[in-house]
Amino acid sequence: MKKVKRTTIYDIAAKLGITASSVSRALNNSNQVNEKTRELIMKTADELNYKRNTLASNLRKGQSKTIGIVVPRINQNFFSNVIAGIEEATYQKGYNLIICQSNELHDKEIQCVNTLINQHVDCIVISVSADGNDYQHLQNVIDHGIQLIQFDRVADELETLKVINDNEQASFEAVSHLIEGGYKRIGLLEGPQNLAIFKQRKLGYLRAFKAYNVPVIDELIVENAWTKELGAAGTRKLLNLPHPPDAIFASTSDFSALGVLEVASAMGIKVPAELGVLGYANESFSEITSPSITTIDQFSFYMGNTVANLFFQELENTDTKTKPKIISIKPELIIRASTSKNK
Amino acid sequence: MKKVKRTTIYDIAAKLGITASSVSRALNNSNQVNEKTRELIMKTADELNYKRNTLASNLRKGQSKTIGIVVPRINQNFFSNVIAGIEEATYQKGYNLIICQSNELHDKEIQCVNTLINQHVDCIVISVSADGNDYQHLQNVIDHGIQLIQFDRVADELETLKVINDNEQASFEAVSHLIEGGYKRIGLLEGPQNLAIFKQRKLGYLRAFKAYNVPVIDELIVENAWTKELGAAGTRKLLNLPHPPDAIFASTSDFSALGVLEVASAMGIKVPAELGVLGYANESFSEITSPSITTIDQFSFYMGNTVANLFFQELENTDTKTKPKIISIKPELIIRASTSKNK
DNA sequence: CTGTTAGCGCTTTCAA
DNA sequence: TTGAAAGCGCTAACAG
Repeated sequence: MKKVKRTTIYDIAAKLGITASSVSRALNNSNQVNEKTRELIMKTADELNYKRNTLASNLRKGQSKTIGIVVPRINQNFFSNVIAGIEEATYQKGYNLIICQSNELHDKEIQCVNTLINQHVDCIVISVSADGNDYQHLQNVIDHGIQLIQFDRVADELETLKVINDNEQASFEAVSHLIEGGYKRIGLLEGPQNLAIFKQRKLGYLRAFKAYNVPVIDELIVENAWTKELGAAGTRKLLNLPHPPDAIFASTSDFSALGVLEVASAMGIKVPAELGVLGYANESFSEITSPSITTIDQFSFYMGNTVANLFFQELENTDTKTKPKIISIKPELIIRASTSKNK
Repeated sequence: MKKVKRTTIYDIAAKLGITASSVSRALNNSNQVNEKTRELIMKTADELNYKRNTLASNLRKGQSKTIGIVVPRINQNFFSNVIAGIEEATYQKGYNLIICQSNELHDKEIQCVNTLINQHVDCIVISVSADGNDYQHLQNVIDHGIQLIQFDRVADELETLKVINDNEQASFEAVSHLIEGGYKRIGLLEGPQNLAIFKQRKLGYLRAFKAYNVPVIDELIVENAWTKELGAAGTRKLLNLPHPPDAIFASTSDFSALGVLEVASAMGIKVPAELGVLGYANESFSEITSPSITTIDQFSFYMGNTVANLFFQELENTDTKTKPKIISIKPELIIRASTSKNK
């Protein structure tokens, strides 16, 4: 690939015998420029196949019209939907997205954040990785005057804009649904408790028991069961108990619920008659398993939209006194076959 | 968010009573700098929380260490996997990704490409949208001296680097599998024929018939059935024929195969006994439907990796004479329950 | 309405 | 090994 000399505003200016400032003004739709010269400039720019050098422009203006996104995994339904939601709302305002993935590794997350700071992004949107709980790098973002927005998996201790799901309430409603459906011994597959979202889901689980005056059975709670494989292992453990559960809430994801389904099927246990199964995230597959999985929709695309709008709102908001906003999106329980004991 | 004055190399230089050039040299690991001054500079940089301004650096160097990606949809399994594959390979070399989605709209695709040119990206990786077949904007990329790599959905007429799947062969093997499995009347759900990938899949379908000396039945070919809904509609039409097919190859995607499954189930037609079903893309759900769907894996993550490596290879390759490389990845037929007539 | 001028932060040649 | 100086392409304050 050989180096190509690109057309600059100087080339256009030279060709028309005017100065670069006029060209710049015309190109930026300033009204400080004669209508005829503008037309001429536009025409010439087009002829010379001029493309603005955003790098130079941004350097000069001290902003980048770029938003950096850091997620654990790009190719995970929830995250790619959030990103798509952000993209939709920001693109039309002329913003670009730089996307990084942390692979759930704290060190890579730090690297990503630093790269984004270097890039002078206007805003960093992040869902923190499961690994590690030191947030110096995020404090750093703030110190550099970059807007920081956390979503879904947030570091509570950091005072920033946040867009979260009401995990606790969703979880409460899910477990209530199980109890009302006649399930008595409800097991929980929980996620890493250093992530607030999983802690909240557990709290919702516990609150439901209290609300219905049902005692919590500790041995039915399985730690760290947040993949399909770990979910399956946890289920195997639960179902081999002297008093096995009659329902399992896979609070981490539908993948882990899938693990439950597979183990149950292998052990000849009927879902939902003998075992209720409830997942989380409304993955596309959850409606086509057999039986279909009752789950919780997180409105991921909408979440991305919300993040973007929050950013634009704060951009206009000059009042720095106000406390950083926290927007909570209420997830929705989607009832399907896997929890319909009495049908 | 108030403006924060960031530390620059001048701040570091001033504090140490040296010039910015030395600081720059130290920060760039030049060996033209005294070991002691380097250490001092590094230490001070750290103290002042210095972060390089990549914008300025790139402007000066005339490159951006950034790769632009344009895909129809970010939140589609295949594409997000390819992106993840690209990310993995480029991140460790210090490249950033700017990701745009065209939403299958030709106009938005043009906009995306122009934005990326403006950003002075070093390379544009694109899978073209289904809509439109004018490729002036891609020619433009080349004219601006930016490396262009097409993948999966490529514009054949453009001589660029390409990473594609051997769709024709995969399709051929898939249909051969159906024929050998005892299916006689095999229907085809085809995609928009202006996209080469769908044309190739149809060719493979036709070639299989020829290879086995089976006549092609035109009425079993349904145009433009590339979503779940369109796939379902096409299936309804096929199954209501006087001589309905005994197998359907949903060559566009597993989503459309899902549509087939649902219609068959609604009509009480047994899969695979009465109807064989074959999808495309090996979406995560395809192994958990009932019956599980026989499909074709495209190695999307690996495809992303390949794209990235191709870019780096060309970066080193100064020889511009050679024809642009086309790398073809052979997809793999994954045989599952939906085509096992005799079991 | 247009031109002049300075400078965003960095790299790189040339000279010392 | 270090410094001086120029300039990447663009914008914006100021002057005319």
